[in-house]
Amino acid sequence: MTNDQRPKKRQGRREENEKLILEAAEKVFAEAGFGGATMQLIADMSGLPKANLHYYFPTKESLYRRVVQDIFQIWLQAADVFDAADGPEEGISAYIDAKMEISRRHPAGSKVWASEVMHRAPVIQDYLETTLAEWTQGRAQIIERWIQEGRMDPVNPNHLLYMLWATTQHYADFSHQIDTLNGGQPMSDAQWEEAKASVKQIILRGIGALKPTN
Amino acid sequence: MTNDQRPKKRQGRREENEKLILEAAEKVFAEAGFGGATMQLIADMSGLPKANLHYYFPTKESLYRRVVQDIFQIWLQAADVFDAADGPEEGISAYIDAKMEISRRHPAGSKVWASEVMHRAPVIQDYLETTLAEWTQGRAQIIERWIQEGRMDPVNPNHLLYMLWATTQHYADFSHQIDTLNGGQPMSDAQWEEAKASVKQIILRGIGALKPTN
DNA sequence: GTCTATACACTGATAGAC
DNA sequence: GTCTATCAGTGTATAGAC
Repeated sequence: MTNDQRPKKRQGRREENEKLILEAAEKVFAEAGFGGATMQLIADMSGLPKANLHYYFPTKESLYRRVVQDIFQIWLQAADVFDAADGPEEGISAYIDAKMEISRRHPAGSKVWASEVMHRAPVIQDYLETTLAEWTQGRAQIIERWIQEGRMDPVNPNHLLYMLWATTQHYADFSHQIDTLNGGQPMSDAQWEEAKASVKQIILRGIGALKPTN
Repeated sequence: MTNDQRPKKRQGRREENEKLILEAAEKVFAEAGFGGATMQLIADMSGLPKANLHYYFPTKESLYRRVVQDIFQIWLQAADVFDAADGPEEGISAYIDAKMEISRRHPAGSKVWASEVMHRAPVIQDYLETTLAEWTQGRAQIIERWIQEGRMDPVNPNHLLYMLWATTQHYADFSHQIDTLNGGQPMSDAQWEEAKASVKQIILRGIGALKPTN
């Protein structure tokens, strides 16, 4: 019962501080961009002295790299629902739901990713060329199989994937514009559901994958 | 025939230099973001001394503001084809073509716009609230009329517009990612045509505005 | 109108006490 | 491991010669 706090958190301190820093960094990088973000602002938002940031992450770029990598992992995991599906209606519908949910829950992360790609991917170019390229090719094959099985209309798989990415990520990357056009209010739960339904309806009908229930 | 060059260009010098600066600024702001862009780099790319930039544009922000405003004008003019159309198939098809052509010809401008909106529109918030809001409302009314006339399926007009913006601008904003997935090569003329066709096919069928020719 | 030289502020990163 | 004080470098902006 003395001031022995060594066994209290084991090594949890490092993880805890890193998490605080990463959460603050994601927001600051998203709102100001890499060049506009300052280590001082990230330090203030995370409640730690600026020097501590450099203790956990040697350079600003290393911190940024870690933020982008974490986002990419979340983004890739959303693809699981795609593979597990039985057909295009189920698979693409679930993929849209998953990506829309990410846009809703991680809008800052999506913006950092968009900014990184717009600036010609200076720190994750290798991921684009390897992991993303392989993922895209694999998913394109699934789509082509669905087409050959007559379960959806013939469309270029890559352009369909681009449309899925563009449409779902738009709700995160351009959330400020959407909110402004929504009377300055963030989208409500009902509006998010309507957005999901609209996207799914147009795309699934657009590729002929929707059963003629309606 | 002496060194009298006063009447040679009248006041064209100012316009010419401003154009040089604006073209360079658009590229630099697009590739580095506002915070990452430097007046020195813009000066080097435009071939003018840095001090001259401050002569034509007092501050970095005033130059940036001008770039964003110019982009917004180009972006708005693409809407003319929408209004002049007879119905959804013609109107939306022409709008997609126009916006895809802008993504192809002005990729830097589209990126600057995206970056500005992602950073919560610090310099063009008033445009979003006035001009863009009015434009969106007007176009939504046209879409609703088409729906009531039975010329397309009932869809939420706003979400349809978001999909049109997201899909077409994606080819500019994420061009680096698309090029990487295209084997590191920019899209060819034929690939651009295929992209346009894919987008039009999926969206027009998705809203039930495509005549059953195929 | 144009350009060189420079003032002034800020940022990333680190040294060194605790 | 933590934090204060500080350095070196860079950026915007301007003064003033031409």
